[in-house]
Amino acid sequence: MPGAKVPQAVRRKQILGAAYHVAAERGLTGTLIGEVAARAGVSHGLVLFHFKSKRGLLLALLDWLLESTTVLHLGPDILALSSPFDQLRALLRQEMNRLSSEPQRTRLTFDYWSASVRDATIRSKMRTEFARYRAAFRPVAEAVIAANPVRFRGVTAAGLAAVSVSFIKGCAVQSMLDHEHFDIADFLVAAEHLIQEVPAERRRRPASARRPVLHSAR
Amino acid sequence: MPGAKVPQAVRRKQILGAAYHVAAERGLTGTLIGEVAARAGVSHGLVLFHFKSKRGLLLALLDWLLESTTVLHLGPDILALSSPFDQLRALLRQEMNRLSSEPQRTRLTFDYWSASVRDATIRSKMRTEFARYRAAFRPVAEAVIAANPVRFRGVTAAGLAAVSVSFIKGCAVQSMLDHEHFDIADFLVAAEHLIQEVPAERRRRPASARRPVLHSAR
DNA sequence: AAGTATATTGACTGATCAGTCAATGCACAA
DNA sequence: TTGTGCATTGACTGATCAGTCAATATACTT
Repeated sequence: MPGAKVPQAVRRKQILGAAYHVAAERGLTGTLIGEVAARAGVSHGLVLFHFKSKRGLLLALLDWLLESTTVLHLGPDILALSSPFDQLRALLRQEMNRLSSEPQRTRLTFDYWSASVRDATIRSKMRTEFARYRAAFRPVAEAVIAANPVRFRGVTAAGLAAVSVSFIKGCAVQSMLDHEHFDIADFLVAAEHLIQEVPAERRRRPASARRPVLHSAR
Repeated sequence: MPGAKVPQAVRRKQILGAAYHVAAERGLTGTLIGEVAARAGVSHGLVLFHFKSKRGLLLALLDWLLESTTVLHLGPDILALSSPFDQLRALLRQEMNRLSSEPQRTRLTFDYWSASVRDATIRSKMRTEFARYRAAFRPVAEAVIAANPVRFRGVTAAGLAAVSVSFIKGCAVQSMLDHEHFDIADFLVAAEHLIQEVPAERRRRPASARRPVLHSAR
């Protein structure tokens, strides 16, 4: 005895919402249509009716996941920062916060990464996503390079943007594996110091305070 | 009609070798015992006899994979480099070469990453591996910090080692997704410039040559 | 030669699932 | 009211696989 009808778009979202949770828990290949259906409160058959196949469901889920990711936004607060170095740091910080506040999404993302290896369609979608990601970093990267042409001679904006992305993704991997001990704050500090402008002391402080004795001169 | 007997250790290696290829092609969950057996030229049952279960096989494969990974080695050539900055750069270069020369291994690694999300045993093994990885970077990181305490004030060796690892893993992800267009050389140049010592010009060149006019003063 | 332990096989089982389909109910139009 | 189109169901199917097991060949011991 079929239940009440519901507009297509609504049903699809309802099912995708269920699929999101199931997939985050069980992994992509562990996602069973029956489980998604149960979680969404509909029948097995209806899921197939709306998404045609399991693969169709997982592709739609990926689209949904990417669309619902507020792509790296340079809010007015960040743009207000004068130094591009500060901007870049603020971006890193922002992204890492998102990382730890949405663990489920991060987990699912790993699954799609490894699915990318063998599935060309998924790979293409992920590739686009990464390109968007790098593109968002690019203007800041350009500003950083322009602000210090001597230090960054030979460095391309694309390269620097890619490195910025790798900070985030690399941090994600490590913190996922070692949630207990991996110290994101330490990571962030190290990353920030790598990007930072020429040491402030050299310009601001008087010569007498330049070299505090922390280590032997080596 | 059972075939000739072969020493346990040999059979296991033979089967693991087959499993390696199958898993790299099909993914962990797509790895069928039957296919591994066929590739190894033995029966389905024998694989189970030696590894007890599919999970047992995949765990053994992971061990084998990790053991056979020459962990980040600071060869004499690298240690000979005077500057720790140069050493770090050399390490990055070396690791990225390995990355592109062993694509199958890299692919398999992604699978184990995402498996880590849900399987505690796999996660533990991967965690250890990453710890080893960071540990290998650590002495160099310490030297880098010690060589420039002003610039790296507040930065821990652990943090810097983690960032180094994230360079490599982040690069791996991006180059896997976009093998065609992702420019590893650009990435490497950008990464190297981030780690490099304070711009050489400031010390070596005469004052008159300090600020080549490439851009307006900001 | 006889005996023992074990590596190896292939047939079998039982469970699991993705996908199909006829039947059925709902909404809306004529 | 009747009809049409479509969403929804649940039972069914067919294929796929991991894991079991009895039978058997092999190597090694005595």
